[in-house]
Amino acid sequence: MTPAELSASLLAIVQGVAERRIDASGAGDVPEVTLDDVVLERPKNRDHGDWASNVAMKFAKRLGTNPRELATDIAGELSEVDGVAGVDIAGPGFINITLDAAAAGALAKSIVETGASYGSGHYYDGVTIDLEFVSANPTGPIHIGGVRWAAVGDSLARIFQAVGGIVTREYYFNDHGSQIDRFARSLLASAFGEPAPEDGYGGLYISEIAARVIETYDGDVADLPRDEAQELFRAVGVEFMFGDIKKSLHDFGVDFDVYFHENSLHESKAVERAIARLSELGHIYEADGATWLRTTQFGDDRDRVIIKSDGEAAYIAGDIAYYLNKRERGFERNIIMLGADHHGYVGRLMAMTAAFGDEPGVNLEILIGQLVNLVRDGEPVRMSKRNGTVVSMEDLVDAVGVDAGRYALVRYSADSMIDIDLDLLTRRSNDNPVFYVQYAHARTAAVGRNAASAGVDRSVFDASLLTHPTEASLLGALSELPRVVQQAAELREPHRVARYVEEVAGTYHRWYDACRVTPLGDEEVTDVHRTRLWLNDAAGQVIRNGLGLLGVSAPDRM
RNA sequence: GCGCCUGUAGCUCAACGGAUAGAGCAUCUGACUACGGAUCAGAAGGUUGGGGGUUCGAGUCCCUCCAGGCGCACCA
Repeated sequence: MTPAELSASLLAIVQGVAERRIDASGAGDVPEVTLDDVVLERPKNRDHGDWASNVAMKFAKRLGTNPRELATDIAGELSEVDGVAGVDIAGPGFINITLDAAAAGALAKSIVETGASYGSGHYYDGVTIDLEFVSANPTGPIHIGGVRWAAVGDSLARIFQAVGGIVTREYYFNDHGSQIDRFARSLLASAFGEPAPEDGYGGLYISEIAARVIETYDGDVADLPRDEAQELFRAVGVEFMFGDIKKSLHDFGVDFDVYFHENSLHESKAVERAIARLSELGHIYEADGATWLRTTQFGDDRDRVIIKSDGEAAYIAGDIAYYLNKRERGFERNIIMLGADHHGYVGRLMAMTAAFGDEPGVNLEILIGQLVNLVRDGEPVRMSKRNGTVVSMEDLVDAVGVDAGRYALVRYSADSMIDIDLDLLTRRSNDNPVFYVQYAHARTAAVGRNAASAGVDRSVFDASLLTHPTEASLLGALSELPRVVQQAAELREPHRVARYVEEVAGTYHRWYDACRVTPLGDEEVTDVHRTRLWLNDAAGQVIRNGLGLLGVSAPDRM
């Protein structure tokens, strides 16, 4: 008896009860009851049974009765369903359902047999999704702020894939505007031993990259005219920066399918074409020597310049062309993850989407995440690329490793600011719950090894033997993975998976404490041991699958 | 001034509109001749920033006020 089967039974019963009540009273139409209305919840308090439904409270009014009376009708039929051990009505009209041990326990075998795909679903079956994240300018290493999007975005991509989405991870390189010029001039200055330009970048990485550029050049850079030298540093230096960024992302477990260069939009005339398209649609006008997009027509608080009066494209021109390019590549959903310091763009980008005749929020969706504060000794640390006081992705990984780093970043709602205290991290303290979860997984593996050497195998599975309270609660927790994954996908909230996996780990530890898989001393190996091994392996599978969605490893030993 | 996010236990944070608001850390008390103690059992800790409203039911939705963060360019 899976939760889905139980829901289906409940749905049929509620529909029947509703029809009979309407027939009897002869008044009104039978309300439509859907699967969404009979979603089962797992009660926080286990005394309330294995599953609970609030359906009676939802429909009592429409059926001209009160919740408890309606619940009584439903409960009567529900208790006849195979595998249901008991049905209670509680509080204002909750229907609490207890399954018999065999029906609840069957899940353990099912999880083991489903394996790595347990938890996946069909919410986005076949939907093409472009997920753009990080997209840090290639003028320096990815700093700690960008790392949050690397962790959250990659997890979200994995979650979308788990529910059937066809996901492209995309990184937008802003390699067109004046920041790149500043970067090139900074490299040049460093190479010639000059101080960093007033509006440029400093820091060790600049001189390192400058040195690498010089190495690649066949000759003496000092002999080049200054503009040619700057172009050399621009072209080659940016390539090195790209390479470094890709490598540190890869080392963090994040690999993009597409690295898109803003420059290509300008070189390929995509920008002109996008503007022409908007012009055909009647949303472009000229004023004060500039070209404008009438975004106010679509809810923006002011119109936006897309070609400046000096003839240069404004930044948003690239965004417009880029969006059109993604649509032409066939993505139904385009999601962009941005830091809170960019949330002011949401209005204009949504207006742009509408101007193309698309649906904001569907064809284009922008996820805003709050910023990461770097803290040292409780004091905020100000980072500046200019001064080179940047804490990078590598610094984080060096301090805590990929698993702990990713987990710490993905465990919190993106809506909340997080502080990262480097001193705390470098102390490698155990307050990161990732170790708790990983330890639980390692423990399932250890139990498996011990079982093998004790002669316990999975040759027998008798779910009715899983009668201990901790087994009911572990089974209940394990049953939730598919729901949690779908919810994480719907709400774009990977942190739900992290919290869930912590709950499973805790439930597993408590079960381990109470129930042995291998016999003690001279005891015989029984079917209880064999059946528990299934449950143990199911728990390991669930933790492994959950951590996998977060890009965190599930070690067999620690 | 306008907009977005946040405000929950001492600290860091959870909570599909559901039942007695939960975890971890920190504090206190217990459990190893028991599959790994990176564990488990228990105690203590709350006017969910304040005030209204919506409904069977509000930390969650609406209004308002307060506090903090971030943003309001022909910069990128």
